[in-house]
Amino acid sequence: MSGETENPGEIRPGGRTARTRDAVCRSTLQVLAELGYAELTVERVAERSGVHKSTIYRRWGGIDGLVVDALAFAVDDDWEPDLSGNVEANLMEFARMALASFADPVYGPTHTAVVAAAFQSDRAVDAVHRFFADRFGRTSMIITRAIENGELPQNTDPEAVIRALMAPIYFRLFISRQSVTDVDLEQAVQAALAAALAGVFENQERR
Amino acid sequence: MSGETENPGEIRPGGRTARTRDAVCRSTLQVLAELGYAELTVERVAERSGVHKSTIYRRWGGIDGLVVDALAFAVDDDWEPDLSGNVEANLMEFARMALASFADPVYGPTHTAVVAAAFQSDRAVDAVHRFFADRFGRTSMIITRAIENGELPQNTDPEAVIRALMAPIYFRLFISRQSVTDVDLEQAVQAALAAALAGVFENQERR
DNA sequence: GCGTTATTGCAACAGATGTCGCATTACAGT
DNA sequence: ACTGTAATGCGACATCTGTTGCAATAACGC
Repeated sequence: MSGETENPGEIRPGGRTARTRDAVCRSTLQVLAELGYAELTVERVAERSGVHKSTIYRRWGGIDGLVVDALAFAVDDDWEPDLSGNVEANLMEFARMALASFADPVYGPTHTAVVAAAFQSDRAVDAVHRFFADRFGRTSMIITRAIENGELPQNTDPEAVIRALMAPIYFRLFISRQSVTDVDLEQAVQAALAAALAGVFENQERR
Repeated sequence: MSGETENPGEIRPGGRTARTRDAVCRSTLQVLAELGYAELTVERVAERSGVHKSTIYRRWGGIDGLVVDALAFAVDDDWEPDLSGNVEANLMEFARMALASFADPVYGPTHTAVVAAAFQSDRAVDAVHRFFADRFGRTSMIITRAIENGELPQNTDPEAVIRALMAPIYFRLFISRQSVTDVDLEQAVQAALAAALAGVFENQERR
């Protein structure tokens, strides 16, 4: 990490500040993993992290801020999709990975928490919005590659395909609260591909 | 309403009890419509309804109970889908109606609240689960009819098509927090139909 | 090193949230 | 009407949530 010199001269990102953020974010993730979003309170994070309650309120504002920052703290910025197979295989691989990430004891509850927080906090809404823009943006490479290979129609909108793929999975996980099996993943992949092949996701219908 | 005689002799569903439930549910819906889920507190509902705080806690348990009961209170049990057109038209009509219902000043916030409450309450999870089972069950008539008319493959799973149609809409509304336009609805309908026509939603693959 | 000051700790506080025992009300059966 | 009792009202209470003023600490520039 470098580039501490571009600060306006008022903020101090130095050692202590970084340490408290580290402790608070770790504790937040820990509580989410152990007890879940419903049991996440500022006081509990304060106790575990050793950082005082008022400090947390001042810097993070509340639960929503904690969740948002914890996600940013935990997320892997260097992720890129696997492009080693055909579209179908690549999408299926991605879908499996996404589902597995929700089963991860740390990342799963954290992601769930941000989605939950978005129902009550505009900051969380922004965070969710940015998260999906980033993730789906990266993943759309799978579709871009497929178009180049002639596997999908010329001006298919890549992100539309990804959204179509992931929407049913998120829907089952967070809205209708049904379990997601491997069969569901295959069905989602097949459905997204069938729609894409039928030209549903072509952006400019220049027929 | 009739059938008060089948009570086990301990519960009193008579006048007062019904009135308090009525008052509490109405106030809950009113607060949700005016201020939204984030501002929904037991005390506020108590004030507006004139029902005492402790009564609400005893009978409804808390916010989640209020939201669940308010949904049951507000929901239209006699709804049935319009079957006057072809599949595409009927699905589009349904999708438009569903989206419009979220814009409804009372029903929209209420539905949102139940989905939100499901992140923290098992009772809300049950309610959401039942709600979708009911709604999607009814709507699947559109698909059943289409299969009879030969518009869709023989053993297409009706509910799978409905889920495929609605998932992207719910995803945009509640997860990725993007606006939903009429174009999005059309795309969702087209995508679901394309997948169904391709045989993605056939239950027993007896190829 | 040394002073300035952002950051944090501390503690007291107001308000919201949820629980409980007891008094009061009103439904249901006679 | 009269009675037993479920349902509600009432208020006191413990707990949780979030805020604020002030003191202690440690980062940054010199």
